[in-house]
Amino acid sequence: MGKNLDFTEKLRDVGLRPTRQRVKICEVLFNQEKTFHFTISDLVKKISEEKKEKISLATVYNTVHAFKKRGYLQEISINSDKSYFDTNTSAHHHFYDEDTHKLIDCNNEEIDPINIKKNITGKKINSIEVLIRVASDNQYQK
Amino acid sequence: MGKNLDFTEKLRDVGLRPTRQRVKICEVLFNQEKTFHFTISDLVKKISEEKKEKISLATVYNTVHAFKKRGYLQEISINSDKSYFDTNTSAHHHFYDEDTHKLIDCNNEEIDPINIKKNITGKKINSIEVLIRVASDNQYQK
DNA sequence: TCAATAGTTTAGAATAATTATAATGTAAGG
DNA sequence: CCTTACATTATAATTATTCTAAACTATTGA
Repeated sequence: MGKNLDFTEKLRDVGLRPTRQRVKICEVLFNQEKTFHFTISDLVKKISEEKKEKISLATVYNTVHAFKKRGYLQEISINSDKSYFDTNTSAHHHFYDEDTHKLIDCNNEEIDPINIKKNITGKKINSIEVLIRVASDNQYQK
Repeated sequence: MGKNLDFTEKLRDVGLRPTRQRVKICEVLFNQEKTFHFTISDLVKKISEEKKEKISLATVYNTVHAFKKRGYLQEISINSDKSYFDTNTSAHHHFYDEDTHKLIDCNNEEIDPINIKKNITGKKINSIEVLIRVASDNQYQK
């Protein structure tokens, strides 16, 4: 999904009815200057702030999963209590700040290519995710 | 924690009272031919099968977290509904089979070294985890 | 334009993993 | 042994997520 687009048409193009809720979620997710990371609760808060509207939790979950399924969102693995999503769907990796619980992109030019020599017979690789956990290096803090 | 050891002494050495439950959990986790991956419910089942005993869920959680904190278990990030743990605490990575929901080790010699050029000021790297998601490459299956 | 219908939204219930609680039990040290 | 600090336990609480079934709405074709 590109920036500043007619989400009504875009949604129809990918087989989703352009409901009021989905259009608003698109605006919040894809009409931004930069890509960003969010949890479902972040998104609910953003919708309420930017759109002064409450969309039911179930719809937010449904819509986020529909967008993920179609490749417009990426889910990021952080064994945590909640799921993180990324509006940047290009191949890249992440730093996870264990102090602030925030994600930071690690673009491909910032990491050497990942080359896996092993392969699992009968299986194809769906994705390769690198997660770099960081924390304050101040020994007196924590 | 090594194999075939006196877990009573080992536990005491790391500041944990060698209770009956902890010793049994050690035996199930560390008295094995090979390292392995497990979820909490896998472990509960294993204890009941191998030890014919029921240890309360809370104790299993507490003990697993105590061992993780002390570096005898590693937690693996798979954005999933449950947490996976690994008795192999050396630096290595994982394949995750999305069909069977099982983990497969990817040892360091099976992957080129991960070299991160970017660094986050004021933060030190705690860990680098690579997760390779695989699934059947049979287009007719799924 | 409008009615039929297939897909959506919703509140609230259900589920499931994990953590908290508070009472009971037990290892360690004198 | 007795005390006490630490552990275990059953159960309740919490939290993220999914399910359900009723109400709603976009689409389509008459």
